[in-house]
Amino acid sequence: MPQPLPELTDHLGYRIRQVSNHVSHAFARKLAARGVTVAEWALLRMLYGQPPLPPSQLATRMGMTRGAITRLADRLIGKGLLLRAPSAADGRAQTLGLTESATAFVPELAGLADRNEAECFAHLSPAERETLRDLLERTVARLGITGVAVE
Amino acid sequence: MPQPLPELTDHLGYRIRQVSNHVSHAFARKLAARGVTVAEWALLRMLYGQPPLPPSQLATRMGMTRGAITRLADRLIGKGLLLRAPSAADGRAQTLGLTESATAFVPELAGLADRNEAECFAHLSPAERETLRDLLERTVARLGITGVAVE
DNA sequence: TATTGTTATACTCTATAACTATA
DNA sequence: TATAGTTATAGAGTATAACAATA
Repeated sequence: MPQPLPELTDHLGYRIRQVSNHVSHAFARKLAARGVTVAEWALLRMLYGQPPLPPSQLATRMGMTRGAITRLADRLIGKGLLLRAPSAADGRAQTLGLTESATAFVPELAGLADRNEAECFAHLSPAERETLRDLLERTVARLGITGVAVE
Repeated sequence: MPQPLPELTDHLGYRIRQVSNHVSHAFARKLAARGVTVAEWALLRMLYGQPPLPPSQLATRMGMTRGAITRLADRLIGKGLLLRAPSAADGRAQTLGLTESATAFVPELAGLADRNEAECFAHLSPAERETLRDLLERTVARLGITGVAVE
């Protein structure tokens, strides 16, 4: 007969994934109603209030490959939310910047993020939310996590 | 000029996703060295020490569609880790069960899960890990989260 | 020669829906 | 007619690598 094993639910990694998936999917559904994916939101948010950035920098900051940024940018350009322009300084480089309509759109999407956050963590007290934040941020720092975590 | 917005990092949902993605990817890399994906691991673990189950039940327990279970099962059968057999009771139904080699393999994979857990959360004290577990499990319960969270 | 951006390919997951066989 | 399982299609993400243009 097989040896007994620890349950999946014994692992913090499993519990974190359960919560993360639920929160992300709830947010993805809200964004989808506005025709946007989570990755698209992350890129739009990153460019909000910023000068246009080259794909290579966006790839680094978001923890994605340049190829993935190109495809993401293509979709957002198709939606009229992003502009691609050649760099003046470097003939190889391009820059990606928000359109006017995207600049007006991002705060609306930010409101969806706030609402999702409130809905998902309303059952925790302010002190508990701060405890959770502290534990997570220390983990982010200790594991050297960078990037926007889009999946 | 654009209005200021809350930072992405202000949201617990964002921090949880950062940690979850890191932990899951670290685990996925360990599993990949054994030729297995996280979804495949979850299905193997679910069937370990259990009688064979029909795809419909696995879909419900894992929070996946039946179509996804079929494709997952096809891959695992191809790897010699799963057996598909017609149900004796219902002519429409199939059952999926582990092969002998899978039964020997799952504890090895469980060891990878334990090691990943230890590596990712070693910086937290036992009391802190229990606090984190408690906050996460209350969130799972409150949000009505079910399923294995494979993505 | 190295870097930037784009493109191509393959893979894993998602979701919806069509389809076959059986209850 | 409803259910079980399979299959097909399209979408969104991953990764690697090839490629053209420029530094």
